[in-house]
Amino acid sequence: MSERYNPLALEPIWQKSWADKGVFAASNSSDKPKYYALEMFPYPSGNIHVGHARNYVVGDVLARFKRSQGFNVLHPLGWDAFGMPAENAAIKHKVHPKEWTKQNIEQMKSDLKLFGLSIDWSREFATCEPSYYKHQQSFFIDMFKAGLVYSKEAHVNWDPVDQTVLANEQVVDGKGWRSGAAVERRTMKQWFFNITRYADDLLNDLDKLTDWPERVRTMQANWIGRSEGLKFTFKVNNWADGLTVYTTRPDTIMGVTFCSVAPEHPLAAETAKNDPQALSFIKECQGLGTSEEAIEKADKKGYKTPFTATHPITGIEIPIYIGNFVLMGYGTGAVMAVPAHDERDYAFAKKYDLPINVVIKGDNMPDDNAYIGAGVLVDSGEFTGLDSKTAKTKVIEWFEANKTGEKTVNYRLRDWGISRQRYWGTPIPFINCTSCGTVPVPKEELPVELPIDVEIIAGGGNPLDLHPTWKNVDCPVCGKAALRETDTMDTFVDSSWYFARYTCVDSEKPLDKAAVDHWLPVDQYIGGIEHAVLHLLYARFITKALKEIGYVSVYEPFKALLTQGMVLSPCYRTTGGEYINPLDVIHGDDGKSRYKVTNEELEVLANEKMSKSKNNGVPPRPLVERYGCDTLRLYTMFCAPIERTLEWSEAGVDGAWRYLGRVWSLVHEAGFTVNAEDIIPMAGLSDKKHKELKRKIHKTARKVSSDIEKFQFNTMVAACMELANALGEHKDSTDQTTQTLYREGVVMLLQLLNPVAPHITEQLWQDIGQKTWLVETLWPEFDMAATEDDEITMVVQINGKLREKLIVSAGLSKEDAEQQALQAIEPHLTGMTVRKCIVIPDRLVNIVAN
RNA sequence: GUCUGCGUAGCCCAACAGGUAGAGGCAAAGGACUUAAAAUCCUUCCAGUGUGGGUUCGACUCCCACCGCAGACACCA
Repeated sequence: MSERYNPLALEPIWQKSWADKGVFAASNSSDKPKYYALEMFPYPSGNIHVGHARNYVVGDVLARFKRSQGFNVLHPLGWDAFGMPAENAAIKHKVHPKEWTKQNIEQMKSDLKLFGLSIDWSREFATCEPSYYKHQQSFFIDMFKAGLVYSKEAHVNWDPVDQTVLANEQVVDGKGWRSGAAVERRTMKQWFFNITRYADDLLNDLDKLTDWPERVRTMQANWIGRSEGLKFTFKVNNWADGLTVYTTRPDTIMGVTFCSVAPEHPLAAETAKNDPQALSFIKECQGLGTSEEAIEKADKKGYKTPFTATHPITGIEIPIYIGNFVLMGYGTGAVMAVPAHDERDYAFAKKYDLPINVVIKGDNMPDDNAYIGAGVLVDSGEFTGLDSKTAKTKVIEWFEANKTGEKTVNYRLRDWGISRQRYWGTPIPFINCTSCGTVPVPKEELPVELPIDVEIIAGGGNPLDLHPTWKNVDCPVCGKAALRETDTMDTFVDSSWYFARYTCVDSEKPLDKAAVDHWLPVDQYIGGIEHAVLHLLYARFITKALKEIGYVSVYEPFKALLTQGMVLSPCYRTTGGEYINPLDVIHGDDGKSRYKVTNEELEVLANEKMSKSKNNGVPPRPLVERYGCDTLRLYTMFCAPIERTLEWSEAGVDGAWRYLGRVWSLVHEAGFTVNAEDIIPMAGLSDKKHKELKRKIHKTARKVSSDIEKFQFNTMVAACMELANALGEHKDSTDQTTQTLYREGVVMLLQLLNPVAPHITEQLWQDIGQKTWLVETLWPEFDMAATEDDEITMVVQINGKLREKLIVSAGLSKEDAEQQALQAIEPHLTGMTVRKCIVIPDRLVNIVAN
């Protein structure tokens, strides 16, 4: 190898060598302990930027580290390849989604391969392949048979841009999570996963996920939104069904002065039948997007219905309103209103001049608002005098005794609607027959394959439905003409079990039990916080469902979760408003930034998440072609703690490059070969300098090992930098012992740095004459004896202020330390009385005196 | 509005379990090498930890209040 560090020459060679030897292939039958490292499923969007890369580099560092620790590591990668963008591209560029997806996968794969990732590519698949979705259809039918899948007419969130239904989780601020269009409310037939059946499991099992970030668990718990309360039914005049409400505050029952129902509630519809004004009020509520509501959130509006409800305890007649703030999707879509103890009801009562009856007395009662805290009941008949907590129980008991209500557990979580009226997704394997109803496709006929000859027209509706022949089929039960289901599955279904399929990509069945049981759960899952609810909740649910129908044995898919921070980059804009990519910007000495092409001065905007719209995504390829991927990997790991955002800086990349250059010269300027037995134990060293160097080596090994385990990659790299700096001082030493230690240090450094910078360390490993490959070499043990100091700097403080530093031998007794400190510090103590001495062994002595 | 995380040198970041505020990097300045530049190497500079209290012998670290930034949730009855 040449004298100069030339990553461009050596990186491809090693990548090919590793691939040819198959060193990253995971074995399903190995005596070694297993370790499953996985980064979140990538959507193949084509070109990647360094922000995407952070995710895969972290995973790769862990995978390589664990491999070197002797684990049988599974580290696969594949493609979440169904979804809307392919159809949008079909409309825009007249290219078939299949073709577009294939090209994107190729592009992205080649970009990712630049990073030298230790991926087992033999397990690669894309979800758009029939050989994948066939199995999904298969267990979908199993889930149907187990009652975990059903279809029904339902209120749905309709995205008018993507022309499809969205799940509740996929509506953000009243807008589609991908299109950003305000969703509309529609009623249509929908396929659902019965996720609420597992609501309690999904909630309770969060406690067992101790290696997940606390905030992700909190977000999921909030999303599931379990609450306990009372459900009961008001008698309503001229309405036989009565009005069923749910409340978490049964203790406020005697303060109810009216009721509110959602605009979609049947009682509202009944009101609107003969009342055009009511109808227009309901229309107004539905037209209002949630986001607009957020702006006018203070504006509670209502419409008084002709119905009245009878208070179940007092018998008093109270009015029923249609309220724009009542949600049909939560509870029963109707609420008992207690203005004195609920802020919304209070605002509403003020506006419509309704009575406000205080029934709870607490501390700090507000003058002009509801008191929502707990307290003691007043004016509450037989419940007067009870505290809120007792009253809740007593009131529920009252209703249960009178058979008019019951204690109820309610969830915010709704069943997961998975029907999508789109082409590029997994076909739902069912057939609608006029005489037999909805019947599953026989398993031997799977997969129900997508037709290739479809027309995809902007806003043109469901391409599968519009296909001339695809949906025509004979009913598998009665043989008469029937129609295929033309909805496809939400692509979140595809990504809810892919991690299990990686364990057995060739299996004829959806999953091979032995393989899945061997590998699951994923030991370390790595991805962005943006999936805290959506993907992670769905995947947890599908895992529980797969367990129920016998495909897996685990109840949770991901043992540990690491959420890495976003990568930010400055945005540059021309006066014309065009965004310029950071790679095309030249930074002048005058501190100004100019566009490389036109030399135009650019406006520099704040750091933002790398995105297409801001054109601030830094593509890795030009950087890899300049620095090599090890430099990029090193920088990415070093620049910031992994959970925090990383501000991309090309100057920082330069620093990483320089460091690797120094590591290179540690080997090539010293010019040596290694003798493995050439290690002097600590006990064999007497010279202070030698001991220090030995100590540095083993302290670094200790720190790097523990830092990786704790995901502190930035400090781990810093420790390697320190070691390299320390070794650098001895590069030209002629002292025999120093040279031996130097060699030990270099060997250690290469091993420690290997997970982060695998190519350069592998090459240098060869260059120093090792017979093995570093990628197949076990992680180094550190010598505990060599990490212990024999001398330490003891600090002497007076009243907490630093006065003196003493070099003393380690392990001094408290008495000796105190004595030495007092002696050394005597001049400072003239005229003072020593009150107390605090001794922290091997650290400091603090003398309290006055 | 609620919850979470973060505020340390010009910048990115360290600091074990409360015990010397500085490990590492970037930038800057000076120097070496060079015909020169780049690259490389050496040296140097810089803060008292967002603000105000409290606990303690001792607080970046723990507690309380506030300010700022980021993210999540936001009429869930």
